[in-house]
Amino acid sequence: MSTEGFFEKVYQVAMHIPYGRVTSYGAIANYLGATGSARMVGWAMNGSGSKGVPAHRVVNRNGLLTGKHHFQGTNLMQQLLESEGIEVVDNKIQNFETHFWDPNKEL
DNA sequence: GATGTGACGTTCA
DNA sequence: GTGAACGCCACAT
Repeated sequence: MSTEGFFEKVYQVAMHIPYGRVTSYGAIANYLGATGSARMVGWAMNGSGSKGVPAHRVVNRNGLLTGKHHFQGTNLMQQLLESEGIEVVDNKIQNFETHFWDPNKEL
Protein backbone atom coordinates (compact mmCIF):
# COMPACT_ATOMS: atom_id res chain seq x y z
CA MET A 1 0.00 0.00 0.00
CA SER A 2 2.21 2.77 1.25
CA THR A 3 5.11 1.39 -0.73
CA GLU A 4 3.14 1.92 -3.90
CA GLY A 5 2.90 5.44 -5.23
CA PHE A 6 -0.37 7.16 -5.81
CA PHE A 7 0.22 6.79 -9.51
CA GLU A 8 0.35 3.00 -9.32
CA LYS A 9 -3.13 2.98 -7.84
CA VAL A 10 -4.41 5.18 -10.61
CA TYR A 11 -2.87 2.89 -13.19
CA GLN A 12 -4.47 -0.17 -11.63
CA VAL A 13 -7.92 1.39 -11.55
CA ALA A 14 -7.61 2.76 -15.07
CA MET A 15 -6.50 -0.64 -16.35
CA HIS A 16 -9.55 -2.17 -14.73
CA ILE A 17 -11.89 -0.03 -16.74
CA PRO A 18 -14.06 -2.46 -18.75
CA TYR A 19 -14.23 -2.27 -22.50
CA GLY A 20 -16.65 0.26 -23.89
CA ARG A 21 -16.75 2.14 -20.58
CA VAL A 22 -15.29 5.42 -19.37
CA THR A 23 -14.66 7.06 -16.03
CA SER A 24 -13.76 10.46 -14.68
CA TYR A 25 -10.67 11.70 -12.87
CA GLY A 26 -12.77 12.62 -9.87
CA ALA A 27 -14.22 9.10 -9.66
CA ILE A 28 -10.75 7.57 -9.57
CA ALA A 29 -9.51 10.16 -7.10
CA ASN A 30 -12.47 9.42 -4.88
CA TYR A 31 -11.77 5.69 -5.08
CA LEU A 32 -8.18 6.31 -4.03
CA GLY A 33 -9.32 8.49 -1.16
CA ALA A 34 -7.97 11.64 -2.77
CA THR A 35 -11.41 13.10 -3.29
CA GLY A 36 -11.14 16.64 -4.56
CA SER A 37 -7.66 16.06 -5.92
CA ALA A 38 -8.69 14.84 -9.32
CA ARG A 39 -5.87 16.95 -10.75
CA MET A 40 -3.26 14.46 -9.67
CA VAL A 41 -5.18 11.62 -11.29
CA GLY A 42 -4.77 13.31 -14.62
CA TRP A 43 -1.18 14.06 -13.81
CA ALA A 44 -0.61 10.44 -12.94
CA MET A 45 -1.69 9.68 -16.46
CA ASN A 46 1.55 11.27 -17.57
CA GLY A 47 3.09 7.83 -17.13
CA SER A 48 0.02 5.93 -18.28
CA GLY A 49 1.61 5.35 -21.66
CA SER A 50 4.42 3.49 -19.95
CA LYS A 51 1.92 1.32 -18.13
CA GLY A 52 -0.34 0.59 -21.04
CA VAL A 53 -3.19 2.31 -19.26
CA PRO A 54 -6.14 3.15 -21.49
CA ALA A 55 -6.11 6.81 -20.57
CA HIS A 56 -8.46 7.46 -23.44
CA ARG A 57 -11.17 5.93 -21.26
CA VAL A 58 -10.57 8.55 -18.62
CA VAL A 59 -12.20 11.90 -19.17
CA ASN A 60 -13.22 14.88 -17.08
CA ARG A 61 -16.49 15.21 -15.20
CA ASN A 62 -18.16 16.69 -18.26
CA GLY A 63 -17.27 13.69 -20.40
CA LEU A 64 -14.96 15.97 -22.35
CA LEU A 65 -11.71 14.55 -23.74
CA THR A 66 -9.62 17.18 -22.01
CA GLY A 67 -6.50 15.03 -22.06
CA LYS A 68 -6.60 14.22 -25.72
CA HIS A 69 -3.84 16.76 -26.16
CA HIS A 70 -1.51 14.45 -24.30
CA PHE A 71 -1.92 11.51 -26.62
CA GLN A 72 -0.61 12.25 -30.06
CA GLY A 73 -2.17 15.66 -30.13
CA THR A 74 -4.76 14.48 -32.62
CA ASN A 75 -8.14 12.75 -32.56
CA LEU A 76 -6.55 9.46 -31.53
CA MET A 77 -8.33 9.52 -28.19
CA GLN A 78 -11.69 10.06 -29.81
CA GLN A 79 -10.90 7.43 -32.38
CA LEU A 80 -10.23 4.84 -29.69
CA LEU A 81 -13.43 5.62 -27.83
CA GLU A 82 -15.50 5.37 -30.97
CA SER A 83 -13.75 2.09 -31.69
CA GLU A 84 -15.18 0.78 -28.43
CA GLY A 85 -18.70 1.77 -29.36
CA ILE A 86 -18.69 5.08 -27.50
CA GLU A 87 -20.18 8.02 -29.32
CA VAL A 88 -17.90 11.00 -29.33
CA VAL A 89 -18.72 14.32 -30.92
CA ASP A 90 -16.42 17.32 -30.81
CA ASN A 91 -14.20 15.60 -28.21
CA LYS A 92 -17.28 15.15 -26.05
CA ILE A 93 -18.68 11.76 -25.03
CA GLN A 94 -22.35 11.29 -25.82
CA ASN A 95 -24.50 9.51 -23.24
CA PHE A 96 -21.59 9.89 -20.87
CA GLU A 97 -23.64 8.62 -17.94
CA THR A 98 -24.50 5.51 -19.91
CA HIS A 99 -20.84 4.70 -20.52
CA PHE A 100 -19.72 5.93 -17.12
CA TRP A 101 -17.94 3.34 -14.97
CA ASP A 102 -17.49 3.99 -11.27
CA PRO A 103 -14.63 2.07 -9.55
CA ASN A 104 -16.34 2.47 -6.19
CA LYS A 105 -19.48 0.96 -7.56
CA GLU A 106 -18.35 -1.76 -9.93
CA LEU A 107 -14.82 -2.47 -8.84
C1' DG B 1 13.21 21.81 2.67
C1' DA B 2 10.57 24.85 -0.28
C1' DT B 3 8.29 26.15 -4.62
C1' DG B 4 5.89 25.09 -8.84
C1' DT B 5 3.14 22.46 -11.46
C1' DG B 6 -0.92 19.71 -13.10
C1' DA B 7 -4.99 15.43 -18.63
C1' DC B 8 -9.99 18.49 -12.37
C1' DG B 9 -13.78 19.82 -9.55
C1' DT B 10 -16.52 22.94 -7.21
C1' DT B 11 -18.22 27.38 -6.00
C1' DC B 12 -18.78 32.44 -6.49
C1' DA B 13 -19.74 36.66 -9.34
C1' DG C 1 -26.88 30.61 -18.05
C1' DT C 2 -22.03 31.88 -18.73
C1' DG C 3 -17.38 33.07 -17.10
C1' DA C 4 -13.74 33.24 -13.95
C1' DA C 5 -11.18 32.10 -9.71
C1' DC C 6 -9.94 29.12 -5.92
C1' DG C 7 -8.82 24.82 -3.67
C1' DC C 8 -6.95 19.93 -3.51
C1' DC C 9 -3.01 16.70 -2.92
C1' DA C 10 1.03 14.29 -4.78
C1' DC C 11 5.19 14.45 -7.67
C1' DA C 12 9.23 16.96 -9.93
C1' DT C 13 12.85 20.25 -9.72
